[in-house]
Amino acid sequence: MEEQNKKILLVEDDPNFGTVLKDYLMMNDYDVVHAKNGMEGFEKFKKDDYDLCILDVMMPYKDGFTLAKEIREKNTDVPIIFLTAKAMKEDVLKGYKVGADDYLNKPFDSEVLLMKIKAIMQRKATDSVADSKQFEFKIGRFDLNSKLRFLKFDGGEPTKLSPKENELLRLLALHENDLMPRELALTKIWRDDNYFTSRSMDVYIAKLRKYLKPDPKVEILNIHGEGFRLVINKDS
Amino acid sequence: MEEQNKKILLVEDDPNFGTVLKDYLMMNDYDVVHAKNGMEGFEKFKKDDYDLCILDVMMPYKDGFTLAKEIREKNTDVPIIFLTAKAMKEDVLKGYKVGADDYLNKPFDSEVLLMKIKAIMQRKATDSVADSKQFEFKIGRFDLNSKLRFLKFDGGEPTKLSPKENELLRLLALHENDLMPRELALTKIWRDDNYFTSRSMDVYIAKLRKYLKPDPKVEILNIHGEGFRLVINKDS
DNA sequence: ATTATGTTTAACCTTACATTAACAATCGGA
DNA sequence: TCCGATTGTTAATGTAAGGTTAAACATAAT
Repeated sequence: MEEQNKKILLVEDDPNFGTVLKDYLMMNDYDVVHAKNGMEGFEKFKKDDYDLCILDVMMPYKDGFTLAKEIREKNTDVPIIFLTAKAMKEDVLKGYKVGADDYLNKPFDSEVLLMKIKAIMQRKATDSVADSKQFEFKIGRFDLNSKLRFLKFDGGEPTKLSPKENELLRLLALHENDLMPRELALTKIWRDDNYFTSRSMDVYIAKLRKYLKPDPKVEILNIHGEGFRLVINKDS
Repeated sequence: MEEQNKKILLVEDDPNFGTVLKDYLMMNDYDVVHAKNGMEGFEKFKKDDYDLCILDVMMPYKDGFTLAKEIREKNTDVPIIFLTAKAMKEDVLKGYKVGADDYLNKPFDSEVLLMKIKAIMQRKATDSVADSKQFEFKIGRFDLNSKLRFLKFDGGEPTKLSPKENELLRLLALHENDLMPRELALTKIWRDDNYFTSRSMDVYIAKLRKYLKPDPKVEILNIHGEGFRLVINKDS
């Protein structure tokens, strides 16, 4: 279902070659953003998070090395691959000095590029879970572990939650005692907002209410036409 | 503290070239062990821990790829650089499939090699500390020795583990009680992530569960669509 | 070559999930 | 108060993921 594709920033000034390469990468399940020069490349880089940058070395206005240096200033970790027409030693060294992860001389075989990309992504696979998002919530007498997707009542046996149940409860918990707009859940979790996803969400609300029944102080209230509210009653 | 030099295993059958390269690397503060063929290379590899392997592809008796595969069975993490005379695409692809970190065509510039080595070492240095050198684990009533690939129950007779069984259990143990993402195991151990490797992994999970059956407190739980979790129940 | 060992592929079955449908209950404005 | 829109709830369905076993395949050891 929602296996997120890896995002690649491709900076290449030759429009023909750039387009072909972009299409080829997209055919291989990468999300590709194509910038036509160094300036544009840096703008695009600042606007989004990428898993990999592929930079042409020789470009007008701003060459690949300069761009790489700017990218490195903002992010020390993104892998960078350089593309270059000439196989000049100085260039290669300069590239590595800037923190390149790999180097390819044009013309190169596209399959080789694919393999290099794969190899680099694999290396990076390790430190993927750096996100220090919030994964644990206390909801009345419940404990929600949103990373392991389970809900515990009074520290007893954990109940497993499905991905959607988990995400929805997490969103509600993030807005505890406050309005969690329908639209928010639909766009964040269902990535679409229509009649059916909306009904689907209602089904999940029903499921969550069932899970939360053991603690009468915890309830999910509806705000007609607006959304839902996870309330935890403090009164005795 | 004393800064320990990085250790490199160089496997190269051409004695002249090999010696020159070795000296050059040593001049640049690496400890180099030079093996003259694949057989010898593997022997030396088993006897010591290396930070990097540089393998010639074409060698008598045992070529670089075969050697790399054997090395990978013992250690999934050491970076490997291949040296090859011909720039054949098939070779390059084969190399990456075995888990190469980089590739160099002879004749190459020694400075370029140095840069590549530096870049690779740097990458490894920044890699997550989670999978640092840790080879012995206590898993409930089991002892896993991941270096020697065996599993002991209650200190009894050790059961031998195959390389894949071993790596998988080790990864699970490293993430004890926590999520071990599917993707992580697939990229780290199988070096590829597709339907079949994924099914293969499931088969290994089944095997591990069988091994771990003797201790009912130890289980491998699945988190649908995410991965697995090795839990060790502490309750009495 | 034959055997032992390790790994992948195939097959079949079970479970987990998400969506959709159907119908009841409720809300809120005309 | 009535009616359409929204929400509550349960069940049915279809699909994807995972569990398990055995056969096929590959490779190393003998």
